Amino acid sequence: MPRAGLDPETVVAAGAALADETGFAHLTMGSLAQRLGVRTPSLYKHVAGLEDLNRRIAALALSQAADAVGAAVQGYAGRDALAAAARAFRAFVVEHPGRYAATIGVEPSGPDDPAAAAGQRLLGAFTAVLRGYEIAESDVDHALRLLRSLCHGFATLQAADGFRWSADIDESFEWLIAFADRGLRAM
Amino acid sequence: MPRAGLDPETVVAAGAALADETGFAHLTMGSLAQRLGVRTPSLYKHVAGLEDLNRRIAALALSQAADAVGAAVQGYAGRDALAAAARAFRAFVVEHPGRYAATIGVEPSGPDDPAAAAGQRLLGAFTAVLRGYEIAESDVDHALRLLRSLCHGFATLQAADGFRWSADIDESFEWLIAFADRGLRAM
DNA sequence: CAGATTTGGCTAATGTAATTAGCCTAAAGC
DNA sequence: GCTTTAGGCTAATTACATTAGCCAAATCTG
Repeated sequence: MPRAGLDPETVVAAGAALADETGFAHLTMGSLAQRLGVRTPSLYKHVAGLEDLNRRIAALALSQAADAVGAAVQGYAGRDALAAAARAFRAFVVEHPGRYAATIGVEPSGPDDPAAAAGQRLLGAFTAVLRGYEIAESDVDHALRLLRSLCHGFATLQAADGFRWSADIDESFEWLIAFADRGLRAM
Repeated sequence: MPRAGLDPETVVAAGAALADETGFAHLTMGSLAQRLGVRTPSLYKHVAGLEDLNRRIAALALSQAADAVGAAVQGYAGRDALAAAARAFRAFVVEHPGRYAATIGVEPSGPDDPAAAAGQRLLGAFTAVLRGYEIAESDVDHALRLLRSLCHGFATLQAADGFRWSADIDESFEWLIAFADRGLRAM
């Protein structure tokens, strides 16, 4: 039997891709093994189990989201940075709904959890956006939570098809960006 | 063997309670049957299966959330109404994390889906809040989506323990309410 | 290069949970 | 009381996750 040449990175990447295609809820060890041309138990040589796989996919997603937001923000400040960050984040979630879903509900296992570190990086990208606004030191945490809630809420509701009524979604999102910008400016 | 006297409402209510206590992910047909003092297959006389149970729990949660928000808003307008609605919504999610989690990811099966109707009622409660602000007709949908994203995002992030860093969460939430009020007022 | 070791596949077996089939009796209606 | 229906039950099937233990391919070492 020839080796398939798998390693944890390959397995996690394939799992993330499969989750994006078929939905996070439908990601099983069996379906992932099949996609990789391997029998189910073989996956356990690379990940500790389904929960470990989920955690790793979440870490990958957060890391990629942080990269996307960080890159989008480069060279911008103030409203432009905010808009770029928000759009990049939403685009990421819309393009990778499965892996983003994996990030909901993961609680970091320990202080050295890669998912937690990736989450911090994502947070850092948003913190950079806030530097373009005149926000009191004591308000930065609140503003960060606000931005995160806003982006997360909109993205997940859209991903879950939670917006079913009239008006155009893209327009709503631009409206949301304008709203946040106005609010942050008027501190 | 004496009858247990179950009906769909009892089963769904017990399921919602169990989800709140042990987490939505741990809700199984088996654990629910045990709590009701009945064997697993008996539940199928009242609900069509796990997916149907989830959908019904989601409908219950949305309906209760709509009641809570609607009641909280009574007699208030403007900022007071906004604060009351937001606090009531968050309180509901914090007190009933399991059943609220059931609402994430349910897609309405048809036009007569009770979950969709309950969702509309919840939306209506927030729409009432917006009437206290001077918002152009064309912006109401956008503002509604904003409020929903904000509340949903904050509540789910908190429920998932997504806020792990410094500053006080209640304070952040009040800050968020003030932010939204300011933004809506300045239309 | 031969032999030893580690690595990454595999089959087989176990445990848990959802679901279906089919039985059997308590409750409700006549 | 007799019939019907509704709501329990046991038993069986299926789908997954997971573990145990085998075996060959890579890799390392002398």
